[in-house]
Amino acid sequence: MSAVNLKELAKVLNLSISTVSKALRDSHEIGAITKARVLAMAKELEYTPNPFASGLRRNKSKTVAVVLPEVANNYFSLAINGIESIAQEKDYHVLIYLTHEDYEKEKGILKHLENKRVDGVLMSLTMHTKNFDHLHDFQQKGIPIVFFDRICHEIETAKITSDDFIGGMNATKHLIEHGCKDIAFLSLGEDISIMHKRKSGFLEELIKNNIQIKPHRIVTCSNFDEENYIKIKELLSSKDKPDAVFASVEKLAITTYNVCEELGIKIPNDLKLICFANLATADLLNPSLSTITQPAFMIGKMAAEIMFKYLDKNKTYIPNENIVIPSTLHFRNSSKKIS
Amino acid sequence: MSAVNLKELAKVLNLSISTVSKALRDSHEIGAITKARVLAMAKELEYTPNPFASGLRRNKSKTVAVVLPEVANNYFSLAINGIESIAQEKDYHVLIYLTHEDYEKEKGILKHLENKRVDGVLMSLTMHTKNFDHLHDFQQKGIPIVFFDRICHEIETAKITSDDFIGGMNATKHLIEHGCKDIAFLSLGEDISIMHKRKSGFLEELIKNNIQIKPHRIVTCSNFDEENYIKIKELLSSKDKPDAVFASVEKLAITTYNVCEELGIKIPNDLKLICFANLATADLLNPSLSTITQPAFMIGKMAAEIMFKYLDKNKTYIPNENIVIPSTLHFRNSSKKIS
DNA sequence: TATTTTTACGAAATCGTTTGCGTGTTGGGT
DNA sequence: ACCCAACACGCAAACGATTTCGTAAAAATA
Repeated sequence: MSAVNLKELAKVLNLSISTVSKALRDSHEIGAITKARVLAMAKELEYTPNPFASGLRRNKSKTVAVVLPEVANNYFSLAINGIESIAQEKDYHVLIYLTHEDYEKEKGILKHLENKRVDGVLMSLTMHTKNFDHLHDFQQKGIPIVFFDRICHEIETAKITSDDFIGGMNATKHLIEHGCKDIAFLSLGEDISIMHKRKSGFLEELIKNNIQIKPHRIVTCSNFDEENYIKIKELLSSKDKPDAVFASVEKLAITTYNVCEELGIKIPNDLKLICFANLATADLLNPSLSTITQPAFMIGKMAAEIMFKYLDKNKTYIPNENIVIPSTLHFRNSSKKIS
Repeated sequence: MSAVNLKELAKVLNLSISTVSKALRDSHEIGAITKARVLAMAKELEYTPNPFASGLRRNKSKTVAVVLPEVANNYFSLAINGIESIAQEKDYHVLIYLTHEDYEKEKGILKHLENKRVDGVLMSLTMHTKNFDHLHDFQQKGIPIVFFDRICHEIETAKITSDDFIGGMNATKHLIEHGCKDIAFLSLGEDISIMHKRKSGFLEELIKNNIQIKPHRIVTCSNFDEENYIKIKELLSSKDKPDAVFASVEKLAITTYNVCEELGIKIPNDLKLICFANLATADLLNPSLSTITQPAFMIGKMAAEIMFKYLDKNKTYIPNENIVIPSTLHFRNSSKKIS
């Protein structure tokens, strides 16, 4: 029923608590024979240290928090997967907190985590996070943060992203090569770092190809599908509609599909479509969706690896570092040249 | 830098530690004026109790673990979402552990959790879990478990599922009504409870319609996509191929799409397809996929609500209870009658 | 042999909170 | 004036593990 603790273990072994504790932590103060006895008995009685007691004493939790906007999203799911795989290997525990793109919730979650419940935080910001005081404050408490995907340049630490600028360029280049001359860019919010990069890549490539930049082709979407639907419908209903859409996140591509369905717009004949996405079903869509795919699992994994590298060294300060992992372009039918 | 603790708070207020502690916990032993003073100062100094200290003392963690096969799966993602929403509301923390359908890993994770790190466990079993000793042992330690989806009948506790039997019947009935006479069922493993239910529903409906049951139409798939691909290809390559496929989980439907693509089988003309799934893109697939959709978010939410209901009452024993939430049939093109 | 060093272990403080119990103070009842 | 509650608060012992320090005994050195 009740878990065996050091005291009982010590009594059974006829040793003191401190000796048993040291033996289990392989201290040099303890003789080899004693150590062996202790280890054997600990295994037999299935002793496991009480995490609260050692957490309290050592001020370590062997736990990290993952704070992100949502989980029902292929990118973040895969990232969690990557994080969890490393955590399990390193014997760390993973707490998960969802912000649902709510800035206030993000602040609240960090406040909750300030009391040393976790050794570190891996996070991806809300689309509305433009003030970073809560992040600064959090770092001041001595708990390291590592950012992935939705990073924050203003905070000094490690940041893992994919090559959003290059990805934005490549996607745009791809569309131009397939005959598009008037491309709309669907952005998500104004404030996310990766959005700036993707958009910059998009614009850069337009300039490189001497294509005029029309400001109204940049459509800023939100977290609400219905709103986005209306905006995209407006975009595509016009006489003067674009000949391609570059969606910056996968749900905007899905909404675009739905709008096209309603308006009777044929992809890729009437409109080409490309998107940053990690959809397992990109191949099977009608038509199949061209994507720039980020190595989400790897990004999560790297974020976790960096975090644990510093935690294992008892370093609470993680120096600034920008790690960029290449994304891959998957050319499918949604951006196919009309034959 | 360092978090303020009770001792400092007490010193500033010129009170004893115990008075401050009791005031914060709203004990009746403390006067109203003192309580107000303490609360105010606590807020000002941003005091938050050390979770390890109180965890150690009270033997509670305000934390639950979610143990499940994978996260990159729409059903489980949505379930996590539901669980997290309730947890955040109730001020609980959520640890996440992935088994990757590995039975040994499932055992190991539970062993790790036995030392009171969590107050309860919400779990969905591995597809290979047929021995339940580890679950029994875990319950013996006094930590409650609530199962969802991949439940375990052998353990007394609350279990939340959707109406898999009815869902299996409805899907089958739907296919039969659309002219199918030779339906193949793609199962996932042999041991999962929900698979039995879905398969039973399938068989029951066949019997009801006087359709002969052919054992080789039940194809048992695994966790490996390549293996499944081969099995399904074999199934559909035969001269004597079925006229419909009922996939029990969404990834098997995706594989079926891929096989059909390779073999040049047209859905729904040559083969009808229906599937238990929570795909956001079911509408957009080519052809759109008919699904039985489970209220995954709600299932996660209910599992969490039940767990917290008992935890809040300090009950470590959760009586047996089977909660079944209805699923919904979404009729789309993959099972359309050929006109 | 006397002295120092090393080895192997134990006693006790500590981490921050919670809580049972003791105690001084007040107010009401007779 | 006396007694007894009720009230408001402090003391100190937990919770279980870690760690500093102290000290026997054994080993090494002089």
